Amino acid sequence: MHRFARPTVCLCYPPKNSNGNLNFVSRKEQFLSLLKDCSSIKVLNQIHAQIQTYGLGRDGYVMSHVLRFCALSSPSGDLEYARSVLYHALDRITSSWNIVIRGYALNDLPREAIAVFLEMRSRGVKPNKLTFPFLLKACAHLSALQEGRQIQADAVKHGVDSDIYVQNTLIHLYGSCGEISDARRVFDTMFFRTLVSWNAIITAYVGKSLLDDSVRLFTEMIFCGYEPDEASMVVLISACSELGNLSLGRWAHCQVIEKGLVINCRLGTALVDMYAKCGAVGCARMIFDRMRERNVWTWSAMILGLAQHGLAREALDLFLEMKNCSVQPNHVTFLGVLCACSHAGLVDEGYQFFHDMTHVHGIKPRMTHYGAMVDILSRAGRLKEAYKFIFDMPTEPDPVVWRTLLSACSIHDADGNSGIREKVRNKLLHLEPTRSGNLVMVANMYAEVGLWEEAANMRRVMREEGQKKMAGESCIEIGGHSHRFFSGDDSLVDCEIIYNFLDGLNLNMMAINHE
DNA sequence: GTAGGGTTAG
Repeated sequence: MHRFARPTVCLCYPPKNSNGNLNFVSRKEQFLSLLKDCSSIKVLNQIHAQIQTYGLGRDGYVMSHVLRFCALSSPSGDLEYARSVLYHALDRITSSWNIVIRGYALNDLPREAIAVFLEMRSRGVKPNKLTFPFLLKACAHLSALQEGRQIQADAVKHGVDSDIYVQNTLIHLYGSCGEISDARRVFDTMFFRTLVSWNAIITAYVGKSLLDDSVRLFTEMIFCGYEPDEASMVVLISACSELGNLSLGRWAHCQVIEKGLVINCRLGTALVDMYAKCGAVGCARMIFDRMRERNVWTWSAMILGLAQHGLAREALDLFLEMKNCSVQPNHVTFLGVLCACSHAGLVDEGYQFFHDMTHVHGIKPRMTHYGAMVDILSRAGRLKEAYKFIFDMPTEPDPVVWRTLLSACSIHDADGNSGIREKVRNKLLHLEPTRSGNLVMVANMYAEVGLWEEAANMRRVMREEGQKKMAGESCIEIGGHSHRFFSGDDSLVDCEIIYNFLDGLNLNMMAINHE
């Protein structure tokens, strides 16, 4: 109540100058200080009404403070209110438009940010160098390449394209859209660069999976005398996790400690993800447990890491713990949860989680979630159910979903499922008639049941299409050295021992299966 | 004339 009372008192008894009139400047200052102390939209409404009464509703400076509160203070801000104030009260003050664009961009409403910019342009308000960074960020968020290019042209038109902030966000935009050559062009033409420029271009390379290049750029950055910060390390570490390069990842972790960088939420999450992806799930857990602040991404990375290592029980326990900590799961969390169900053969639980994801948490399933459900059903050998599940999907299934089921068809006994196998095979070949991986899988399936002519036919299609299946490739790190090897590779040292060991493993698994 | 910006997570 106290907060509500104070502005009213001030407004009723405004200071007066020697003539007994309200001093205009001091009234303005008074409103500014009220706005500074403003605590809620309700109070703001009162102040705003008073501002209008005193004829200051079109004062750019005062109104920019009103808008600042509406658009940028969370969680009590109100962007729609800000937009209506902007559209009705002000028309030509660039900074006010910038604030609202910024508010939308920061609150994950990129479409609205772009809409406000278009409105601004249609009213003939000139943008300045501060208009573009958040606007371009909004485009990056949407991967809106065309709009981004047009906005870049607008920045050029207004002579602000050489601004460092604009250029850095342009790199970010092109990186987010996967346009690495455009990102690089901006980076190369920069007269002056900052650490952020380097971070942005390296991120662009990592996003495009050009991992060796990204590590090279990182080295170049250090060579140029830049001190990597938290953001640089996050990018490098995520490159390591995609490369599966544990020793480089460890080196990066050491650098973080040596440089005394703060392991914030993002950096911690990157480390958890890297250790998990590089097979050191124990290290991932250690980092996770030591983190003081965790968000949904941190929990998700850990849950997915555990699930992918077959530690299904631990993954699901962690999911419960996360909910107990009142952290709202997102689509990645559920991917981890479904992955855990798939590894542990928990079909009913999988269904339940899928249901909860949609109906309790309001998360719209993505193709990867459908894929995970099909994987759960397929691994459990419930092929008919998997087929029905795909059939009932509201969107057109992608080839990955069909491939999951088709490979399950070849693993599980075909009894009673041959009809499904035919259908799935036809669907997949219809969607991707020339993909070598599909043709090989189908050819092998024919061969297994002795349909040699059909198998040969598939191989012929492959030849005619000029396709050669890329050999499966992987790498393993032993004693700090990375060893790359291929499927069926017989050039390895001790290759005979390795293959004998693998055969032994297969026999053991078959024996367990028949117990 | 006043105020205001960028990069980082499966």
